[in-house]
Amino acid sequence: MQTLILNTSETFRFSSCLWYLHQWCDHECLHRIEVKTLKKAVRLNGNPVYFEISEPIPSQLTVNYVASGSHSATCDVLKEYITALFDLDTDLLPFYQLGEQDDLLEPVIQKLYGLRIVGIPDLFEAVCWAITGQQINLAFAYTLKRRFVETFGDCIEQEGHTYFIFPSSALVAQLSVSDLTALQFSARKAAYIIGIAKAITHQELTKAQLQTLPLEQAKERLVQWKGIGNWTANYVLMKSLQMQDAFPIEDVGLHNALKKLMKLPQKLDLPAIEQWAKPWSGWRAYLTFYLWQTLLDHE
DNA sequence: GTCCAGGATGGGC
DNA sequence: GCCCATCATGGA
Repeated sequence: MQTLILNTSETFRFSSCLWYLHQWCDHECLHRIEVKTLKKAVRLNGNPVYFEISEPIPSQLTVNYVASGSHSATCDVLKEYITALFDLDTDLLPFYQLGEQDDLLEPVIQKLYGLRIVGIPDLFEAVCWAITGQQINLAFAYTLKRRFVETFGDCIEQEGHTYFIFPSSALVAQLSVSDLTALQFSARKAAYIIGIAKAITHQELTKAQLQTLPLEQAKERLVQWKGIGNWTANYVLMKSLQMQDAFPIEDVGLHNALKKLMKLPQKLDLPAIEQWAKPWSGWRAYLTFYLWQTLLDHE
């Protein structure tokens, strides 16, 4: 077991991120939380890596990991992965300053202080998850994801627990639609996912390329692929590329959160939401992410 | 039984 | 360009 330390900024709270991860922990098949420690396995540069993240000393994220390969590069790639996972490079101060000027959001932000957009650093995983979740309720989406991961993913054993690794695009590119409809994906989603798997495997769609583009161009690039509409593109840019202004405005969860927060009899329409979110320009991904959390507490 | 879920697409007009 | 049926299942 090797160790990696990541120093975190004043506007980061590991406890808030753990709280977020805990919300869907029962449904999640790609990590486990145990005594304030996040445990997970991923594939980095083709090598399976198991890691545990905790915070024994305030503002020092401690990552213990086991890598199967003997690559010294693992440390750097893992550091990159964790940085994206908790969006560590972003300073939330400007976002919080905007929050102080909004009576509706101010208490929400106070409650969630230090929460980062918990990301899905792997582009293929992020797109698959977004497509899987289209139109269906989240509980069912998690069921589909679990079947997909347990059927086509690799796994590693650690201390008596099995940790699954999200299936590689190369493997999924070889599947047929019926392989996925057998797991109760719709035929359409199955075709979308296999199409994206081929695009990523053939490097026609890469994270590195998207990272060089500004938000609007990255979005245009993404929606060229079947199955990726405006919502999915924004969701992916938000969760996988840490683009702080990505705004999945069509999201029904966002609509419900606003309706609830504003105590409205019915949902706002898209132009109204667009207008309302204008002051948050630059931070609309965080705005969305924080609003989603207001749907989870049953108060 | 009905309606809605963290949407996208292709057809008809 | 807008409107609408379709998808595939589960939970309220």
